[in-house]
Amino acid sequence: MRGISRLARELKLSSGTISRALNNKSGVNPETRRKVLAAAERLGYEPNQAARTLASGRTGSIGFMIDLDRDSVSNGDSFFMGVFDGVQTELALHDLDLLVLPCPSRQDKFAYLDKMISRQQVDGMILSEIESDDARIDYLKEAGVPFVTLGRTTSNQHYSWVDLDFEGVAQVAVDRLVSLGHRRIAITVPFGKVNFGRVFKTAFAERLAFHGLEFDSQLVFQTGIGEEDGYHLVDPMIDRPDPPTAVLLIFDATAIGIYRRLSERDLAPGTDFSVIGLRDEASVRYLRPGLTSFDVSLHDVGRELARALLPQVSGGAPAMVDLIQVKVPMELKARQSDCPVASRAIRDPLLLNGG
Amino acid sequence: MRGISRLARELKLSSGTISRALNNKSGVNPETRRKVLAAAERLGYEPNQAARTLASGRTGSIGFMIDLDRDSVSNGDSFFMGVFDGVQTELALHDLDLLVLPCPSRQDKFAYLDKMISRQQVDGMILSEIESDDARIDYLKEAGVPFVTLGRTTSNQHYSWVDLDFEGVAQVAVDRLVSLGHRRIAITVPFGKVNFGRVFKTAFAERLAFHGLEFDSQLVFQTGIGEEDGYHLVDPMIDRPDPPTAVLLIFDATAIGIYRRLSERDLAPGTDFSVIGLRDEASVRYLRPGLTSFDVSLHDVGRELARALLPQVSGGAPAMVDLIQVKVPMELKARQSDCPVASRAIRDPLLLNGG
DNA sequence: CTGAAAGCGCTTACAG
DNA sequence: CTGAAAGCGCTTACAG
Repeated sequence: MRGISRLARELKLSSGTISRALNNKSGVNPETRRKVLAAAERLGYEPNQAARTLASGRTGSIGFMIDLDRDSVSNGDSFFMGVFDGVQTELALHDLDLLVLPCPSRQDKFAYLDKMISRQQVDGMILSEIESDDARIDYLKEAGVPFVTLGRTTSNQHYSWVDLDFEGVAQVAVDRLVSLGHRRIAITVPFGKVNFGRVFKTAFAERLAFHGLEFDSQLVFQTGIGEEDGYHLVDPMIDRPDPPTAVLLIFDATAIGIYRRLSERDLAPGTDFSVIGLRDEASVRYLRPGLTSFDVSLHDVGRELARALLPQVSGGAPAMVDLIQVKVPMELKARQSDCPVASRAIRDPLLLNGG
Repeated sequence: MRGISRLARELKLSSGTISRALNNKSGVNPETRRKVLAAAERLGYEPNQAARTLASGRTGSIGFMIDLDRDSVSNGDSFFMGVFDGVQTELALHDLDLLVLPCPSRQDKFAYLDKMISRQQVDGMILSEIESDDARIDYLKEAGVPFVTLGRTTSNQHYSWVDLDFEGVAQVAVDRLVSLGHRRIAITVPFGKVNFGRVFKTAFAERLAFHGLEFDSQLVFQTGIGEEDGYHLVDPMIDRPDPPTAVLLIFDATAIGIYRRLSERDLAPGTDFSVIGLRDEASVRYLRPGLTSFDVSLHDVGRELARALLPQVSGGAPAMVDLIQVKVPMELKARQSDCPVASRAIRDPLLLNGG
């Protein structure tokens, strides 16, 4: 005799009453509830999750799908760790657990998701590494499964998502560079199918237009996430007939390689060439000159994800719930890697000291 | 009518036969099995995991617990991603799924584990970030839950674990430095409760003894994982009355700060001071001079974890299964950050060029 | 080789 | 407020 029936025998109550007491249902004598909770505590009772799920149709878990494929991995562990923690903070308030579902690199993402959903392993899903046209979104909508995405597609607007505020970043960064006299600004975007590069590029182009500047697709450079990728960006940029005077990075770690190649070319970042990063990563926090970049609370990103999902999970049918689309703001961290546009002849010594 | 009973009606078979066919049990007419599988495919049948678990007592899932507490997070980079992928590769062969269980930073690790186990969410557990005396291990042994750890405790020997081959690293690194003339070698170990620093230190001390060198506890330095931690290591090391001439790192990213502080002190890594890393991280791969370090296949680490766990899960009682304790070998990647011990007066120009 | 039936441990209308 | 009972969708001895 185990589980609820053990408690029932012990307390001379029916298992129904035990269940109602344990689950905080209304219509239970307070004294009875107290006794049940005390006995559960004393006997170390924990409900069997499988039985609960089978009976109620709810798993009590939210899935967070990540992609282990290195080619599409654009964020290291620490990015997701911060987000997970934020998600948990919010889910815990609703007695929901987070299960991270890592899609193996060799497996098709769609098939993996399909399996998890069909088996009914979770009550809702958080998707990451969203592609420009991501079939998973239509699938989940079709299946009526509550979900929210970390990132947005280009096409589909009718779903809830949370994303970094690329528009805000583009605005602040472009405004800043333009006010420093820059007119030709390069931008880097990721390889692969993930969509945020396109989002960033679009926002960037729009802000250029705001300033009456032309968007030059020649100044868009694809890059990987590593230092060496940054290293190889420099020559194609500065050897152009009409080179840019500044660059916006999509991956901060590329700054290390950019700095190195610039110095090999006898150019100094923050003096001869301006560099602005997108997301303050620990790995470049001690670069000199300090990289002007943007800071975001990963914990907040996680919380927003959970908040966008919860109404779908606990409320009515997903279709009845308002769409929630959130851009998590990013805060400029001005350092010394950007400067007034200047020919190499005119260096302002003040800027070298991080003015 | 859904699930198996739908198939049963469709095929005019009992649900028992459907179940046996689907699960590849013996004693099913091959023709019947073929029909069942075809119908399942056609109707898009996927078994309800909760019902399966409740009936069979098996979840078909393995949990991998990670700690989101930033203080004990000791692997930046994409350490876990690589490991997860390796685990999945092996689990997939046995029709097992991997669920990553992230313990929120504010929650007690033990309580979190207890909850997951009590609810019977997984058939087996992989634990990471093992502490010197980790209560979770005794708990899982007691509970009879199959498990394996990524890392080892100091105390308890009677469980299966997989770890990096710190002994091998210490041996190769010490041998190398000693042959280059070094006699005073520093070592860095992590802050916090995780145990691998102690493992590394012990192996290091033993290899020194092998060479008849004394282990000087003054040359053991605690460090965090970041560049700035490395930066702050340098002064306390080189300002000693009897300073070391080389250091073994526990976190490669600290090398960036070490390089920077050395150069501020007018010392060159790989010339005036030798540095050897532990695990080749992407973030320092383009440091100059190149960091001599060790390479490990994270995929192999994951596979070994799964292999150590599987006999417990599918075989008999955990107690009946042989212990598996694996050190995953690490391969030296010799670069230019270590060199013959030399006073600053005697620099060999060849070494500067990475000889 | 197949079917009928019990049972896994819960939840939840339905009576009382 | 509590109990008796059905049922969630499977698996698995047990008969035949």
